[in-house]
Amino acid sequence: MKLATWNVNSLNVRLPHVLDWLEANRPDVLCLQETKQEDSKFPYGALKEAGYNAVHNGQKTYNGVAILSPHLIENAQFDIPDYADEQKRVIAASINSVRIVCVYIVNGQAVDSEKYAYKMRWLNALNIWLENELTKYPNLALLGDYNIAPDDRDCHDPIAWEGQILVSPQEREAFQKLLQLGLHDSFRLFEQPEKSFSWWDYRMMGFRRNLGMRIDHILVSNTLKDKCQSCMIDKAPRKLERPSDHTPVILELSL
DNA sequence: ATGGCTTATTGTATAAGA
Repeated sequence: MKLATWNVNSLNVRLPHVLDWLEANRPDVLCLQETKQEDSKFPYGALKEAGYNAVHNGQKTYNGVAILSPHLIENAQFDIPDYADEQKRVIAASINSVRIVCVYIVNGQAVDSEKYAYKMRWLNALNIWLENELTKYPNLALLGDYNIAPDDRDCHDPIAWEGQILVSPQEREAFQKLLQLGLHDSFRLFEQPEKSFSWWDYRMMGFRRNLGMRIDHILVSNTLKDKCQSCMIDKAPRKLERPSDHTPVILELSL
């Protein structure tokens, strides 16, 4: 079973890339973030023609998450229950007896901003919810754009970035608290190239100079950990014309 | 010397992303 996540930075713009990528990679699950469209604009038809079912939790202009699969998508859940949030950042569903949780975690803008405070509150709500979800669904994978680089090696210049969003101690602590629920960073279960990143700034030739961050992750529960076969970042879509600033992460499971 | 992008909006500048 092949699971993947990709922040597409507008599905309206990136649909051709997504369709090409689905055809080339045929994942069993693709989680999307930043669809940036209302559900009425979501391309269910084009995806269906490509052999993919989809569930979408979207809104105009910002945020928006989706789960795509050629298999039956069951028991879809929208948003974090009991956490009031206008922003569409969560969708979850069961596919082939794996609970798929797709998240677009808050960016946070700057550590002294209200958006950062919202990010920390949001991460706390996610943690509380997932603790309960893991008891309900032991086979669980948490895929998405976390907007957290968990370790210095996940940042191209940890000294320049020290204390800033994506790498601040509080954010990294929140990431560790997710691991403490019994989740595992599938990417780090395997030998990886140095300076592996999943996002590069559009500016300053970030991609060409590999000035990136690893902020897109696939965490897996204890029961799925032993089933992990490989995890890799696919840089190919970042090289296309008009790319998303993020690129897909792919996990292969023996399921 | 460097090098300042991309998206959406009822827009022709601004906000947000990371």
